[in-house]
Amino acid sequence: MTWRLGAVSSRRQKYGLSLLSSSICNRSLTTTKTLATDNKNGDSLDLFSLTLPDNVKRGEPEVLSDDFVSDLNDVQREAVMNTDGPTLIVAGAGSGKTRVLTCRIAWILSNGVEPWRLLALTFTNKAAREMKERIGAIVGERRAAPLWMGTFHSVFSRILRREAEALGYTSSFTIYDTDDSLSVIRQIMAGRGISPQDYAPKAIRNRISAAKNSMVNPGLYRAQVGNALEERVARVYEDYELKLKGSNALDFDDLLVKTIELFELRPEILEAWQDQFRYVLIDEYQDTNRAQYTVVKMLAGKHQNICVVGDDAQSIYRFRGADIRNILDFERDYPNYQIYRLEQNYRSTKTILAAADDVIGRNRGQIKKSLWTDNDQGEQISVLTLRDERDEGSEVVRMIRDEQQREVSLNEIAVLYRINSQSLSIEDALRRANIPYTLVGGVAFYQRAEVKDALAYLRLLVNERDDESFLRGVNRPARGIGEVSIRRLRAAAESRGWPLLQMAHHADEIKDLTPRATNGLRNFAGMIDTWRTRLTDAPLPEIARMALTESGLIGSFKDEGTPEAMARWDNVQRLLSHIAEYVETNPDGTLDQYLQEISLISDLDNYEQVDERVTLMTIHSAKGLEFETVIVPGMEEGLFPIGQSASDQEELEEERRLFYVAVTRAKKRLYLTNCERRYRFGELSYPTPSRFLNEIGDEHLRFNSTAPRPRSASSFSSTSIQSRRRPIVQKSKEETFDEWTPDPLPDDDYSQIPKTLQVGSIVAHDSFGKGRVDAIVGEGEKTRVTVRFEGVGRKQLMLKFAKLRVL
DNA sequence: TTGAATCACATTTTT
DNA sequence: TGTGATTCAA
Repeated sequence: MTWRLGAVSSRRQKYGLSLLSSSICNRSLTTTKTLATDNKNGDSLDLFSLTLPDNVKRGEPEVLSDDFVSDLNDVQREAVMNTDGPTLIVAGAGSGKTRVLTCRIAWILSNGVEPWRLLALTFTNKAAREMKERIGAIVGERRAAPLWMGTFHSVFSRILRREAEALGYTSSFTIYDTDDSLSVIRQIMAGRGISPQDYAPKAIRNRISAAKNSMVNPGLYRAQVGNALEERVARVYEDYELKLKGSNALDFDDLLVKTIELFELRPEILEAWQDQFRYVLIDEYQDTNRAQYTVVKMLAGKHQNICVVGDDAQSIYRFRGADIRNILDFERDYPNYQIYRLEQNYRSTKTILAAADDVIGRNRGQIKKSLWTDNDQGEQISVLTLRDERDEGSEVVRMIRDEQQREVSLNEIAVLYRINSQSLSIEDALRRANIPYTLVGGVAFYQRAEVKDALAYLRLLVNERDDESFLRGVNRPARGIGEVSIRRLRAAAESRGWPLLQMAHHADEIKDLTPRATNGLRNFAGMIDTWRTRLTDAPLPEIARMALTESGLIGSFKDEGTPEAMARWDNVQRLLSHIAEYVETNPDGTLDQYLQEISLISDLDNYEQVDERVTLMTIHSAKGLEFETVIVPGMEEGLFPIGQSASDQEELEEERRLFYVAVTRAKKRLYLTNCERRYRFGELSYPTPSRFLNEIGDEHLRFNSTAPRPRSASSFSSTSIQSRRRPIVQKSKEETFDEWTPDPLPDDDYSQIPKTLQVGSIVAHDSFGKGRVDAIVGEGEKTRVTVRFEGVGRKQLMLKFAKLRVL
């Protein structure tokens, strides 16, 4: 099951055709991957017909040895072999967490438990795939294959597929991604006369998503409305739910929420699944949200064999609703739980670990644990200050060259940054230096506009109620059906309670529609119908090709002839070969299955650390990975910690955990760089070095740049903060889970920041009073500062005239 | 209805 | 910067 999946980045398009082809080879969005790992046996696995896996039926001997536990350390072995009852595994970075999870599952299997009785939830599809492979290596592939293993979203979409009718959906439901739901929200707002100027659609979507993640339905939300924004959100939320239901569509959050609803609504269905899953295991538990917590609690409710693995220090998805209480409440929910603490780090040098400990020690609340390692002391961490992004890129290249001198393989080197856009300058430098790299993230293949356009047709085929896809496809390429016609069509559809596609069939019954629009709509609907009838007899790839050709989509790219259009054409072709390969590997695969699976695939899932290439990705994506050498560019206030996060304790702590994750990805060497100036919002800014640099003990750092040491770093220096630091690596293992370290750093410790003006400075103005600096743009005489004044609001001021005093 | 042109805008991280 | 919304002419 090997796939080639590549995408042509829109970003590259500006370089024109000649560069296009060469950089395609250089830049690897094309990675070898296995899609739909669990598909091989997944959907043939029918829970209610009591089919036993093949090897059990045939009485195959179990090729199992107990050897796989002998290499484990004591705690690890305990955690592997005590398989029953609620279990919490607190696993520090690099402590062999995946190994423990893998062995534990293998151990359970070796005790004679059927593989399909295990449910293991991971954070990414990739993690699930890899774990399954590793388990397969121990217990045999046949035995590993029927394991229920995947992300929350993929596992529950499979469950919902089976149980869709109970909720009033069909099993061909469409999964809306964030773009789709945003577009639905925009339409609802337009219909309700809520101006997107006054209320940002994105903000409303985020509110709705947050509500869902904490299991607040529209009714509950309505009941707790407290201000004008929430009132609008409540209205949109209500419509949104109706709209999706009517479209036979679920958004990402629904995959969890509707599963919970299903289990509440139909206890007998819940019980069937509880019976099935005798063991439930969850990886990266610190990043689960309330809905995930709830559904897991339901599923494990009967057998209570629930095992969660996590590290509170690596919780980095608070913005997505991850709730640290899930770890903390574990004890309350399962009083007779067992806890194992994996504290020996096998990954990093003593220096790196100590630096990480310095950083995370600044955070207020954490579960007590102390990582230690037998590894070498290792080298100091390099800190470099560069002039600008271009220099930063060249410096990254130089570092990589150095590493190559030391015979470090390129796939053991990663550049980890805070935001995706930072990859641009790094990519430029690497391309100039001819260093091959893999970029993970950015706009995923399936999110690309042209791919989504193509998919819209296919989605309409399987789900004729999918209005969102209808709207997307109906006038692409242009068929003379403009905004006005669409509005009339929707009005008519609404009054009859029909889906748009059905209404389009009867376009002639709509008054005041132009003949051109009527024809366009009817032709479009007719086209979809024709393709649908072929669905039963023609092979999938053929139908797809037919749809994309007859719709004129492919032709429209060809006609245009621009490099951009060529790239789009290319991507659509890739999609087609992708579908062909899917059918090859899944002979029984249907179109709706295919569509549901791809909607849950991320770019990260395609990534494999094998080719001789440097890896470029966000720190978020890097969770769970490790590299010999890690380079973190952009260590600047405003970028890392990002934006305004420094002003909010909780957000700052999340940024700090994120930095902790970055540091602990490195096995041997860590490089941190910052720039004196950087383009932000198209304007030059002069950020100060990140406070995180100052939070690492000086003894672990080496400032080997030609430029002087960053100013704020030296002004921080050793004295008071240094003396407050916790011991670098604690070895006592006596602490209990409940202990929390006190806040090690009162806020006033940051009063030592130099009294120069910078983002975050508190300033006083003669007429506006006290305020906080939000941004500094421009240079020299033209420097402008944005200040948020207490009780006055945001003001843009010319620094030259403002006479600000830094407090 | 469409496409070009202009303008205002906001910029985190992702299943 | 670069995207998305709005406006305007054809």
